[in-house]
Amino acid sequence: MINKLHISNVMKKFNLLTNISIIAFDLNGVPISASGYGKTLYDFLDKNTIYDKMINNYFNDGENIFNSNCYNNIEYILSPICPRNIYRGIFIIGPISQKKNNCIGAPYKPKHLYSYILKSLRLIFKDFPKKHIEMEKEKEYSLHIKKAIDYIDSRYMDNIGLDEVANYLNINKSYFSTIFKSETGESFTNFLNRLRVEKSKSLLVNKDYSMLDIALMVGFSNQNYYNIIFKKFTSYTPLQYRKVYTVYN
DNA sequence: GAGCAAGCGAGCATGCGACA
DNA sequence: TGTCGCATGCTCGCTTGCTC
Repeated sequence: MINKLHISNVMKKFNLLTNISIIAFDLNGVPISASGYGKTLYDFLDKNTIYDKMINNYFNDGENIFNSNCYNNIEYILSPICPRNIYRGIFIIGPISQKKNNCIGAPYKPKHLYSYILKSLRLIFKDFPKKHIEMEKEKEYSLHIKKAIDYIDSRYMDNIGLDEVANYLNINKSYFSTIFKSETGESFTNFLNRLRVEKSKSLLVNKDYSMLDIALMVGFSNQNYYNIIFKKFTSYTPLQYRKVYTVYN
C-alpha cells in the first residue's frame, strides 16, 4: 500500500529544491498527488505521449525519458516510486527543457543533470523522516472523534453541521469544535468539505454526471460553491480534474 | 453548462470562567 | 481533567449576476 502522505511530502520537498513539477500515479494511471505548477503540468501532458506510452516503453525498453508530442524540446522523466517494484506506481518529473528560452517556460535542465535529478528525488525519499509518517499512521482518536468521523462519513451527502454532530455525541458544540480541531488538526467544516471533495472525485472520473449533479450528490447545496471548495483542496476545478483523469484512461 | 468575483449574513472558532 | 455555557470577532457558505 502506497503511503500517500509520504509521497506528497517528498514531492513538495523535491519541487521546492529543484523547481521542477512532479506528479505521482498509481499503476492504473490514477493521479495520487502533484506538486509544482500543477495546471501547466497537466496541460502539457497528452494522452499519446505520456502515461500509456511511458509505461510501455519503460517496461519494454527501460526507457525513462520522454518527449512531449505537443511541444518541441519539452521532456519528462519517469521514475518508479519504489525502485524495486514499479507496481507501486510512478513519478513523472517535468516538464523540463534543454533550451533556456522554451515556449512554455519549463525549467532549463541540461541532459547531464537528469541523473542528479533522479538521485535527489531518491535521496529525499530515503531521508524523509519516517518516524513522522509512522506517528501519523498510528494516531488514535478519542471515542468522541471516532464516532464523529463515522457519523460524518455516513452522512456527508446530507446537510449536516457542527450542531448536528455535537447533538449526536451528546456534547456541547463548542467543546466538540475544540476537541475535533485538536485531534484532527482541521476544523469540522474543513474536514467535511475535504471528505465531500474526495467522494466527488470518483463520481467525476467514473460517471458522466454533470457538475451540478455531483455537487448535490456529495452534499453541496450548489455547483458554484462546490467549484470553490474543490479548487481549494485540489488546485483544479472539477472539470479540469475530470479532463485530467480522462486523459489517462 | 461551467467558471468566477463580490457581497452579505449565518454560524463557526476560540477564549474564558465555572463546575464536578 | 473533562465538560459546559457564553460572548465575540471573523471566516466561510451561499447567492447573485455576469461572462465564456
